[in-house]
Amino acid sequence: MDKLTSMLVFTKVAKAGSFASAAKELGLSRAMATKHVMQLENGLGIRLLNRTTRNLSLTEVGMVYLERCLQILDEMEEMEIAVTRLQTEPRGTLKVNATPFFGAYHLAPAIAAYMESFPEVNVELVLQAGYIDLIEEGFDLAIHLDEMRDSSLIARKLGSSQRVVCGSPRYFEKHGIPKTPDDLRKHNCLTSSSLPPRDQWQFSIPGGETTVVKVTGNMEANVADALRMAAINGLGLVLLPTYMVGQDIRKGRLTPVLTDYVPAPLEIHAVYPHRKHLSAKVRTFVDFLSERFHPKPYWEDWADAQE
Amino acid sequence: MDKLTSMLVFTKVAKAGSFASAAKELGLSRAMATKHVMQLENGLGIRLLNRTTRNLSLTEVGMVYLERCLQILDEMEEMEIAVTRLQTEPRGTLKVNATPFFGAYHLAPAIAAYMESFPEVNVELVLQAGYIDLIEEGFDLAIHLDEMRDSSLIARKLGSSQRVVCGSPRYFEKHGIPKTPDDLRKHNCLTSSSLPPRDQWQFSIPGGETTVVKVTGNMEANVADALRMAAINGLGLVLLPTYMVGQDIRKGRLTPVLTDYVPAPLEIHAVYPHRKHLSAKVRTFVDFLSERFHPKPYWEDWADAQE
DNA sequence: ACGAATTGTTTCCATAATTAAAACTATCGA
DNA sequence: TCGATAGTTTTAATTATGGAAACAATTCGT
Repeated sequence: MDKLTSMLVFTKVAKAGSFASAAKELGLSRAMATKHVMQLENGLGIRLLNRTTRNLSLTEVGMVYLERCLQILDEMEEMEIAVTRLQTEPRGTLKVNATPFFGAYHLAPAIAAYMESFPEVNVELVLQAGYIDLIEEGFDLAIHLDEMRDSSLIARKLGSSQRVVCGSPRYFEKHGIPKTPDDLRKHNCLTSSSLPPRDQWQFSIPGGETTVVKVTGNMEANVADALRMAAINGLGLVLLPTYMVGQDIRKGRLTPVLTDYVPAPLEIHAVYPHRKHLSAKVRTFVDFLSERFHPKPYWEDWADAQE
Repeated sequence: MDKLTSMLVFTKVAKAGSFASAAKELGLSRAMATKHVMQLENGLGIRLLNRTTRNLSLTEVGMVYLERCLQILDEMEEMEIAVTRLQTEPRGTLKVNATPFFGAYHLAPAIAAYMESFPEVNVELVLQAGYIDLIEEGFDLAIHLDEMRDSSLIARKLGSSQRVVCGSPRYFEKHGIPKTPDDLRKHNCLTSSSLPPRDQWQFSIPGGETTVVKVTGNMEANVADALRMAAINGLGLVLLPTYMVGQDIRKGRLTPVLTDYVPAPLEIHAVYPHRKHLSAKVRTFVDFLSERFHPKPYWEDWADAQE
């Protein structure tokens, strides 16, 4: 028997001055009202109410108990309201993890926009490339690029980013433009030691066939942003996702090539610890990001600049 | 499922950082620890703990909830301790009802003595002869003389008081001393309109037979104390309990007669609203009175004065 | 004054909830 | 890779719950 319910019944009986009316008010039988109060009394080993069939009065202990009961029940209600509001209205602190590049160039602006709509949410953005235990570190959310690391977590696809081969206009002036994936073998291809494709670049041609080209080059880096900078400065070709090079392409710092050969796109996922009872701050933020990156993210809008 | 128990389980899990150790600490199975926390979460519709098989951390809501839980559980414990102490240690206010005479001359001195042993008890003494609804008026205790009024109440015999026929020495000088109950017919017998025997005075003789004498007199009063005063002043004979006339007999103001013929004694009862969970203040007070009035109450100690 | 109605309690019983053990799944350490 | 450990789910037996009916005591209306 739930003690808090019993306490509620007791307070109602005390206030109503009758078991019957309290029972009716609470929608239960007189029998249960009796049993609830009796349960409290037996638990304490103390009589709370003096009662005959017709009269009812609080004992001295009952008065003390009643007062404290009311206070505790009030606090329970207040607590549950406070906690529920924290859940149903977007507020509190949203702790987000992402890679440094995506976080700085895409998440930060998105967060700024999001917070205009939800000013009661604070954001703590932790940009770090390696593995992070979301649960242990207390993250609400992580943005994962391509790889799905933790199977116990829930992932929701936010969008995708094509990968493109590109180089600076100056590089192409010097070394020419590759027309087929095979041509890449004769070029200086800068590779990333952290991102998956590394030196095995894979393309699908419109028909559906897949080619893999083993590329070589004179620079390798664990941070893709460094390759991008090298490419912009004319060192060689890179295979990078559009979220990294979209802006460079639009500005003309890099030019995409082999646009008829499509590498597998990079998927962008929001990852969070649980699905049940998702908090409003997480839900609204993920919805917001999904809308912002779906279906065609802004970082692939360079067509106008090219035409 | 008791919500307070669930709250306790939740706080233990949060503190221990593990369901298993919290369960062991509380002496229940891991399964139940899970269910208790789940019950809270489902009730709120909010996740309180992020957990994998290996890691456990509070959600933001969980932190708020934990803090409030601890506070509420503390208050519950404090309340129960306070209330239990009020019950097990004699303290608080003892509201007592009795007749004016018995209250003033016997209860008041007894209360004074009682309170030396139990200084934390306050006493509210209401002296009133008529019927009082103990429960409605919030009395802890009443002292009833002879008649048992309310069958729903609990009575405990505290002692008894013999009834004696007596008059002032001056009266007996004038009118002589009755030797048998029958002699009373020739005496001026003062009768009480409230006390049961009224004008039908009943006696048992040592052998066991019972006589009833219908007496007459020139004064009747609803307050027995008035008869006593009249008798002391030589008006006539009274049949009164020893608790009223004991002192007068000892001091020689009244002389008992017909001492071989014994009227039915008056029984003195403590009457209280319930038997279950009797509070310490009531229990100790009734015990105290019982000891004071049992087996032979001090008001019948006039033998020494007579010899 | 007397029957009808109301109240608190008790009994009874079908239904629902609680509990721990065992099975299951996931993770971590050796 | 295997074994150990932790959280969850399932299962099955016990226990608790809550209402209907019966009861005892009391009050109210006529």
